[in-house]
Amino acid sequence: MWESVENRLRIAGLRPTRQRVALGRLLLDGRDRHVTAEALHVEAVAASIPVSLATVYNTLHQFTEAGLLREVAVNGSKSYFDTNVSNHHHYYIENENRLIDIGETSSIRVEGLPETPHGMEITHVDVVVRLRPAAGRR
Amino acid sequence: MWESVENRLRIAGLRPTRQRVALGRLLLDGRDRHVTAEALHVEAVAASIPVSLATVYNTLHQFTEAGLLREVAVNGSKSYFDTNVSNHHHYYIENENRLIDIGETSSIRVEGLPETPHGMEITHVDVVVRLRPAAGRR
DNA sequence: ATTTGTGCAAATCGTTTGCATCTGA
DNA sequence: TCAGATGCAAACGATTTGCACAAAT
Repeated sequence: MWESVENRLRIAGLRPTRQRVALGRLLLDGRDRHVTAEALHVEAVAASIPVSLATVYNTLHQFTEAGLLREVAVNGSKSYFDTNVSNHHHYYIENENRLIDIGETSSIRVEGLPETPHGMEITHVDVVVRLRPAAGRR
Repeated sequence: MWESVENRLRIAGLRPTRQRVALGRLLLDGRDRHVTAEALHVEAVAASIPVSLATVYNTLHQFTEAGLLREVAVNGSKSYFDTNVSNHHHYYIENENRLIDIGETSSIRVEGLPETPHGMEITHVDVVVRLRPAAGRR
């Protein structure tokens, strides 16, 4: 049923090198995750995958271009990469800089989109629901 | 009908200094704009308002905290400040890094939001419709 | 053998900060 | 007067890049 990581990379036009395969095994196992380059690098090194931060960045972008990941922008500083490539939206926990999927199963949807402007097409509609601890606690 | 920029700053608890007033005049004239710190700095200098980039950053953040501006995160790198503080959403033109308001008049709305998690409250729901030139052109 | 990927360190980009100097109330 | 604001340059964090070396086809 499932292609090996090697084959998925090949199909995506990426040579299955050691580090790509290793990172792919961490990311493309079907779990829904949101990683930063930094965090993935730490994780890889901890898993005895010798890889440089620069290569992690390269790999994340290559995977994203290949449609294996999706990049999510929530705050001006760091970038998050989402292993869930299907249509879904996010909660963003402001005080802890954390991103959570709003499952596809949720009935969330955007209604009443106006006409798309002149010669443009929609690549994606991002919905981010920003959350903070309720009331008292701040 | 309209408060002067000076008074709006005073009301917001900000001392109406030269540069705040000058930047306020550029930003708070009722036009809907999306500026980056860099762009605003260039604009200010061009308008013979001697102000440093650091002060532009400070001012943008102070205005944002005071509710005079809203910060919009669309891509991992730079921050945009929106002079339209009311409830509305955005188009983001990917290939030219440009942000456009989807007017409040549009019937856009988000339906079927799931229960907000445990002890959290929504600060804001951001909708970004990402656009690129249609079909052929790329 | 040739092409493509990788690691490292240096470079870049946007943004923030420390601190001496100014300025508005 | 003097708390608060500003300017500058240096510091910073995240990301990118240049180039010599290594690995995949």
